[in-house]
Amino acid sequence: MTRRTYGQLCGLARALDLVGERWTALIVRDLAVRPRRFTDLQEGLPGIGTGLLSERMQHLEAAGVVERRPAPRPERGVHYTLTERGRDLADALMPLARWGLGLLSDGEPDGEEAYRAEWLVVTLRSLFDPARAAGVHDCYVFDVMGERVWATVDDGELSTGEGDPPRPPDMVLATDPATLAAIGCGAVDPAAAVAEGRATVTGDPAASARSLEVFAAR
Amino acid sequence: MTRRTYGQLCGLARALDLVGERWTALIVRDLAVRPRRFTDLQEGLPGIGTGLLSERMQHLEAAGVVERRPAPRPERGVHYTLTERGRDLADALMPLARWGLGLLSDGEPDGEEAYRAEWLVVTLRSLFDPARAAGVHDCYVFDVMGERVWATVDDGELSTGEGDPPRPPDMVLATDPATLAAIGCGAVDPAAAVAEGRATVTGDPAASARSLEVFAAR
DNA sequence: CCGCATCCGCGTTGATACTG
DNA sequence: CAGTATCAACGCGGATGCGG
Repeated sequence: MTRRTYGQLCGLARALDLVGERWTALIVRDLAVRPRRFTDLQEGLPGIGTGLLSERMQHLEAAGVVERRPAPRPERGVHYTLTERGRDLADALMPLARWGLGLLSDGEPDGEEAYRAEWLVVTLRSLFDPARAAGVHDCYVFDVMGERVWATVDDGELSTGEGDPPRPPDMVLATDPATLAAIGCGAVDPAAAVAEGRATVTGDPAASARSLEVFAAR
Repeated sequence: MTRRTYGQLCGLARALDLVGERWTALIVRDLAVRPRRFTDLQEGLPGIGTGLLSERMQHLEAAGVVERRPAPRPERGVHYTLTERGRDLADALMPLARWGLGLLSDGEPDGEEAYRAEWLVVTLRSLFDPARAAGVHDCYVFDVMGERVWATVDDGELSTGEGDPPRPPDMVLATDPATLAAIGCGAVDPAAAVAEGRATVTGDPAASARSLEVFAAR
């Protein structure tokens, strides 16, 4: 009955009271990419039970992190979206996401991990350094086995999305999930991946060099 | 037997595979303040069972986040310390700690929450903005019902600790936990708290003004 | 179908007792 | 002090069912 909390007057403990339970932070991650309906979330979170997802969404809504809205015109049902507080939370999770990239190269548990190109949106946001993007105006496209994600950088402002980029790309990087993860966490240099035939880079070489600066794995 | 993971090739999911379980992030928080022995951790985490704490420490050690060391000279036993990777993790948790401050004013669950002055060290780190600290050279002391925490700011560099400050303080703020939490999350202005008799501020008024800039609740 | 509530078996957790 | 052993209680995963 009584929801379990740490009961400590500390920002981190209080944050974890809300997002520390299983699945909750990943729900916020998925909603940070775009609004989704219940079944979209369920599909992106394999293993979560419907009852648990329902309960998590109620807590997040009660905490003012997500909002339920009727889905736009042609569709039916409900869309869950992040509130401003929810977007702040998603931003606060980015450093943790970036830290976790360093663990990805530690060795994949048992070969088969799920992959979705949309997670790349989160990765790009977590790697983006506005200070290094001053004066940069580029559009990058990442093609992961046919699924495409784009990022535009305009002077410290980052926009990301899935599918067709809003303007012609200055660089297109095509590769597989594992190689992209290795590049993202700094374990593999893109040039080396290209040399090994595990990736292809097209477009302006200067732009691809800038992309490494702007999304620095450090 | 098989440790439960999300099985997703995503930095956030991988990070949560390690620190997403109950207590783990709070263990890292406590070790970020100073090295501790097993029973220190247990005392600061009321409710955790010894078996669970033991298992968590083994996982953190296996992941290269903490190190076991024999305790220094006069003492016996073991000290747990953060490795460099562990300190990076602690840094990555600071934005989440800061976000959680905003929840503290939402209403305390049921009156009685635990409080420890050392958590203030974490709060100060999470609020610190190096960019706003350029040119600032101050020493602040926070007195929470007799327990004292200090912070020195020197041109973008923050040091924190418990007990006596390394140099004479430029400002001393004395108050109770609840009021300090309210100030930290920006819900209460320090001047207002002083006017209400819930806090006292001594020292250089200019320094106390700077402290609000440097530890901006934004 | 979509959103959700309910139920059940099992893994995880909390608390205590015990050991080197 | 630093854990291991044990067991009850709770949270989670999966299946089923029900109204819109």
